[in-house]
Amino acid sequence: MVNVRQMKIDHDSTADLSAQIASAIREAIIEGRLIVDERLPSEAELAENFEVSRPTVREALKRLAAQSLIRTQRGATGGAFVNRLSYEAAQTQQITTSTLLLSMNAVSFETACEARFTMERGCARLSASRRTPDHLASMRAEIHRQGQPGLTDEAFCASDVSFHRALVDGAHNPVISYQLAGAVEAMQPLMNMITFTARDRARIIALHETIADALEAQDGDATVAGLSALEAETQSLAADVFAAKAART
Amino acid sequence: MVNVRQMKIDHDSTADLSAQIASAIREAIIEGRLIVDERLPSEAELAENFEVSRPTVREALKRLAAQSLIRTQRGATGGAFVNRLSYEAAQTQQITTSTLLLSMNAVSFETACEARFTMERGCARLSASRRTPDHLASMRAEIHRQGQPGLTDEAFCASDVSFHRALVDGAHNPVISYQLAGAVEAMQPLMNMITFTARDRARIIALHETIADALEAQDGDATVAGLSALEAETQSLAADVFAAKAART
DNA sequence: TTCAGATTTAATGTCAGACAATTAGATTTG
DNA sequence: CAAATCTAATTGTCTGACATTAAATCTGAA
Repeated sequence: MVNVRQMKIDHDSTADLSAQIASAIREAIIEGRLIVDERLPSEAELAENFEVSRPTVREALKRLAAQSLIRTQRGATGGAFVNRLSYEAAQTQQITTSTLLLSMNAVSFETACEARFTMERGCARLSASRRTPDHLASMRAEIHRQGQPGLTDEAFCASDVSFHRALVDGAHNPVISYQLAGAVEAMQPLMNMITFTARDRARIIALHETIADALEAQDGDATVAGLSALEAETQSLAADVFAAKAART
Repeated sequence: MVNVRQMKIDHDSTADLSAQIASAIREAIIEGRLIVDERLPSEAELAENFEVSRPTVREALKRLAAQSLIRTQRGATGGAFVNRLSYEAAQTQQITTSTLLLSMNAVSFETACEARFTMERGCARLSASRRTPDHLASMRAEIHRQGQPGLTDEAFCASDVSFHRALVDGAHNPVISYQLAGAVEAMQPLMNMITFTARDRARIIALHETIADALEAQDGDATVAGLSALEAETQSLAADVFAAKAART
């Protein structure tokens, strides 16, 4: 077992020393040479081992902390510890990454929407067979909220996201929930660009009800069909909005 | 538009100053107040604006760099620039996160496998209708490789991953490819725990051929069926291996 | 003896100032 | 005019110091 104290870096490389150190420790964590909750040597020791100064070591550790790979504690028994990557932290990161990916790469609404519904349909059958009354209740509650007058477009979209997350969580597979969180949440900024008329909302709510009914009846095919209809509705709605915007300019 | 120069942090908070600064800039990027390729103020200016020292600013910038949110350049016209998050960088991060999530949280093979095949089935129909001869060729090539004698288990698994990625890429939706990369790649360490007998490999290769044939025929239903059969095969194989291991101890 | 409080100690967090390395652009020179 | 040189701006790194935190240890009185 290679100890972290035996890791070395290349001082002649043009790459940042802190980046090299971070990579070395990251690899050790990924490969399991450093296990969860294990304490890394102190910053001073790391500095000595890698033959760099403490600030350089600190920059490396901050890089790792930004990826939730380590956590630090102050005080006498403090230090840097290998972090157990929680589903929550992983989801947060995934959502951030997905959101940025979509916003920075001019991903079309069409492409993002297709991706989201494609993956959601994948877990629809699982969700249909496993959903609990709790999930159904969450979905019904969101549907109800969506029908309330005076709801802003943004709140409507947020509720839409909650609805879909409940559907995904119904599959009772945390890995699926984690993977789809990014796909579902990252759509929100794109959805927020759409103005929903009362009639648009009514149609969407009706489709949500169809989907909830299908899940309640544990009918996988109907759930998939409902999602497909919702995708078609969303796509045509977005197409209209973007066409109108293009015409105005 | 709020300039980065007007952002402030709370010096009395117990939280790390560098973490606060990183969050403030991160928010600005996510909300679009800082656009792609925009140059941040120099470290010295940031230090002055946030009323902290340069090392503290640097730690904050390294945190952002670790998330691929910024890149830095040295030299006269250098500095920190908002990074366009590429699909490639996003995928790399997603794979790292997914892999760690699975390995650190004792996610069962069953759960991870189910998640992967569930999402893969989701994009099977798209892939069936859109796959190009290139994708088919890649898949056939991997199938051929898998049949070669003397192949290590690890190489067999790696080829399996390539096969599935080709299938996913066939959907011609970069967002789907990005999302599924994590699910597919993160399975590899788990798959590597399995020893494949010649007979196991033959069965898997046969299923891969079934799937490739279905894609070639652009038959979505058959593709989904093939994936389901492969999932069942994989799950039973893993169950046997783990049962044998449990019995041995 | 036991427990509350003070002290010690070992860490991380932050700062100041300096120098090295790099790079674009301005200046000089052949 | 082009090549070489210089200059300035900026990040990368180092040194050494002090502040802050929190666990462990010591101390003294009930």
